[in-house]
This record gives sequence, structure tokens and C-alpha cells, in this order.
Amino acid sequence: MSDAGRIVRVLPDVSGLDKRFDYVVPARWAESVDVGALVRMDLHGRRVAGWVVEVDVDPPAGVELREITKVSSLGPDQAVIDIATWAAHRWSGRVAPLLKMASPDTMVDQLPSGPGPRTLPAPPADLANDIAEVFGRPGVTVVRTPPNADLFPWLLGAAALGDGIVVTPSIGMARFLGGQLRRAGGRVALAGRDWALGAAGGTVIGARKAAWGRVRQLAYSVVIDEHDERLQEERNPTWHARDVAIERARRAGAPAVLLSPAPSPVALRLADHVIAPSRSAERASWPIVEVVDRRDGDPARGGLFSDELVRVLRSTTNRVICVLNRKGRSPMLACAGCGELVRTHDGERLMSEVDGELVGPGGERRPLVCANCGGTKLKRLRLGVSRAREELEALAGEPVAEVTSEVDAADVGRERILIGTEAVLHRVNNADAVVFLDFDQELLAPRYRAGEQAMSLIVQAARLVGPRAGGGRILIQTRTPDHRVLRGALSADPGSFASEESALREAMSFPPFGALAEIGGPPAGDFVEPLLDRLDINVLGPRDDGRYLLRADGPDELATVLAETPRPKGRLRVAVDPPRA
DNA sequence: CGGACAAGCTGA
DNA sequence: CAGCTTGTCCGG
Repeated sequence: MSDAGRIVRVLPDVSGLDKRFDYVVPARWAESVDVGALVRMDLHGRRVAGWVVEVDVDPPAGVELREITKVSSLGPDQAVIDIATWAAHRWSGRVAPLLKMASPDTMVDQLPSGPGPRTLPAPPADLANDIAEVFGRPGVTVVRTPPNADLFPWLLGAAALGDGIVVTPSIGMARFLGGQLRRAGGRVALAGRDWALGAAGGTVIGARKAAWGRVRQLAYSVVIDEHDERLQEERNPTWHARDVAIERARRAGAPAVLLSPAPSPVALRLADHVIAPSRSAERASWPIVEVVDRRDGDPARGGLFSDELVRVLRSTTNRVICVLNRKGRSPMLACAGCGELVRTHDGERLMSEVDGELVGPGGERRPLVCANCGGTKLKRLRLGVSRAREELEALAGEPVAEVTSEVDAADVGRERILIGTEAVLHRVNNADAVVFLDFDQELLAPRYRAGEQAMSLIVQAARLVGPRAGGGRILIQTRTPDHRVLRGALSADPGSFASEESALREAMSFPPFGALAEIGGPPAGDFVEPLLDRLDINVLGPRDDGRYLLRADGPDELATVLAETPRPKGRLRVAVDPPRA
């Protein structure tokens, strides 16, 4: 090493460039530059920001090094940088966007002092044993929590261990739980805003970004509502906060605790231990769920308005939320004779009519005949949200407000009855009843996670209406009343649903029994071409949108193949664990 | 990514 | 052939 100063390796914060460059640190900053520091430097004629990812490196021969021009801020520590590197490989993306997630919102030149000694209240007696057990051992524990259970005791149990991260699906929930913990005497840092506070010690809590929080010494990772889709980033790399939180805990030898009323098949597969409430406690926390068979419904009105729906509208005095997910897509077909939906052979997907034939999303074809009764007269069920709103208004004899995803929670109307897509479930805090007008759209959506996502909607509804003892009620209108999701919801038994769902996934080698990546963009075909005859990789597609699906035995195998396969030039899009595949 | 530079296209 | 677009390369 030369006398001129230390040499550091820097990852520039430039999207589209995933390369590290070496720079000299001027002597005056020698002490303040360490791994993770945010710096500025000249790169190819422009001044850019970057992260120091290694110090005291041997630069390549024959390159004249430039100097760092500024030390801007403290940043992620070595542990977080290592996780970002791991995650970039795992989700086949670049490191820079992950480090950005792991960096403070505003520049930090010094950490505040750490928390003093603290005493937290003991968790309630009925949970104390479970909490002590769960947080007393490393590894992954899945805790199935009743949908209306208070989650705060689990947070207390974690915080008692010292520093750690807590991930929630929304910032709102993070603020709520974080506030509770702070009032109980915990040291709490909201991910992003309180970056420096968290780095100095305590509990870092936030939405999925909290998975990237810097902590002094990680003693736990907690994921709240593990089933919630919002824990996964939708842009590339499509990292999942659950998986990041688990990996961080694993590396620190700390417990990773995943809480959910309906844990995903992935969580259950990753779990070393599963804890479930007693059947009676779980059942009591669920609202009353009523499944209404609409095979006898009037197709002219989309079969959307059952007698049971009318009864619910009239029997409650408080808010009723009606959910109707109908975005584009071709209309569902139902048999005019028996009312059965036209579904694929395995009953998992809807079929549509193309050139006088029935066609399923996987390419399955058969003539225009009902598989249930042999009837040849099929009817289209189509009714959009705005038409449904009008009809509902006429039926209820009172105003009905439409809530779209563009409407802010604060602007939701005063009307007693609301109708909207699933977004309405996130815009309202409570209701007497939630009615899913046409749940088949969710159950039979052309995605392998459709069942899981449908269950997640029911959980959300269960929270809005509260437990059965308080009169909480969910009405689900469907033409597939025997679907495993509905059986699980009806008996307030997400455990049985989870077993069935996992068995199906295993039979089809879908995640978590295998890993998927979606390959898109113009060069997709060239990219998958060398993989076609490999035994450890299945190439599915191309689908009609030109995308391919790759399947490997696990995420590690998939990541390695994606990293080793040469990238043809052009804009290739790779989405690992695609949320909508 | 975005600047540099080269190769290709256009128009009077 | 100047002037502009499009493509390819590369950064310490």
C-alpha cells in the first residue's frame, strides 16, 4: 500500500452499472472512511455517489487511481453489505438498489449514543411460555396467530433480547406497534427516518425496508403478517423481506420469528418450528364466515346479488364493504343449466372461449361443453364495479360509494355501503361486514399463488370486521364453494388450508418445492436457449406475452444458473420469485 | 447510467 | 460532407 492514503473499493450508485472501482482516500479522511461509508467521487467524467464496500484493497495494476472527493455519510455496516450481496445474487439483481434501501434518508456523520439499561413489562402469562421458547432458540419459527390477536406481546418478547429488526407489511402498522413499544419503555427506531438511532441500538421497525436496517448487534428478526404480499418488492430485484430477515438472523445465530394468521407455504417450508394456537382460541378470533353458492344465481346480473347479501345489508346498521375484483380480463363462463363455472381439468383455473373452443391458461382445450352436466349453453358473467354499484344502490335503497385505488383512505365517503376492488380493504379501518361479491375471480386467478392470495384477502376482511363474538361477519359469494380456501375460512382453520395448499404445490413442483424466475424482454428467447436441454432446469413457455418461466429445484440452484448463463445484449428482464406468475 | 466516439443516414 | 441519429463501449 502506498503512503498516499488507503485504497478503498467503491460501488457507484449508478443504475445500470454493477461494477466496483478503486479510489484513494485522502489522508484527512483516513479515519472517517470505513466499510459502508457513503462517498462521492469522479467516475468517467461525472461526479457520482457510492458505497465503500471494501477497505485496504490491492488495486488492479496499470490503473491510475483517483481520490474520493467527499465523505457524505455513515451507511450500512459490513453485515448489511454482505446481505445485500447475497440478496442481489438470490434475486438476480444489482447490489446498488439494495444498498440504497439500507442507507439513511438524510446524511449521518455520527451515531447517537446507544440505549441505556431498560426494563420492559413481562408478556402476558398465557403467552409467556411460547414467547420464551420462540425467542430462546435460533432458527426459524412460524407462529400462527389468530387474526384478531394482539401482536404486541411478541414484539415485547423480541425487544427484551436487545437489538433487532421487525418487519411489518405497512408503515402504518409499524408506527402503531412501534409507538406501543416506545410507551412500554423500549428503544424504537422507525426504519428509514430513524436510521441513525437504530444503528446505535434498539428495535428497528418498519415496512419491508426495515429488513435492511442497520443494527448494533442483531438478536432477532421478526416478520409480522408474513402472508402479506407487500413484504415483497415489486421492482427488480424482487427481494422478499421475509427471506432477507431470515438470512440476517441465520448469520447472526439469532431467532427469526414469522407471525401470521395464515402462514404461506414458503414460511412453513422454511420453518424449523411451528407454533399454532388452540383450535378454540383460533376459531374465536375469526369472524363468522358464510359461503354462498351462486351457481343458481342470475347470470344476467352477473350472479352478484344473493338473498344473503340483501339480508346482510338490511341486518346491519354500520358499514358494509363489498369487494369486486374485475379488472379487464375476459368474462367468466358459467353453464346456463347447472351454474358451474367453466374450469380447467384440475379445477384450478378459469377457461375462456377462443374460436369456438374452451381454452385454459396452460393451453388446455376442449369443446364448448359443461364438464359438470354436459350442457352446451354457456353464459358470460360480466359486470364491472360501476354497474355493480348502481345495481347495489337500487337493491339497498340507499347511496353506495365506489372506492378505487386512487381514493385516499381519508377521502372515503360517509356512505354506509362501500364497493370497490380489494383496495377498499386497505382504505377502511372497520366494518360490520365484508362481502366478496365474486370470489371466484380470486380463487381461480391464473397465478400459482392465487389460493394463498385469496386467503390473505379473507384475513384482511377478518380484521376489519373483528371476531365472531362481536358480530363480525364475512360473506363470500362463489360458484366454487368446495374450494380449499373456502373450506379453511369456513372452519376458521387456516392450518388445514395450508396443508392442502402445500401438498398441491409439492405435486406440481411449484415453490416452495422448487424456485421460479420469469424471463422477459426481447432477448428472452436467446437467454433461455442454452438451458433448454438441461435436466436441472425446466423452461416453460414462451407464453403469449413472450415471457418464459424457469424452474429449478431451489432458490440457490436457480440463482446460480441465472448468474452463470450469459446475458444476450438487449433489455432482458429477470424476475425471481415472480409474484404474479 | 450517460459520455465518447464511430459508423450509418440524409439532404441539397 | 456537415449535421444528425443510432449503436457500442466503458468507467478506477
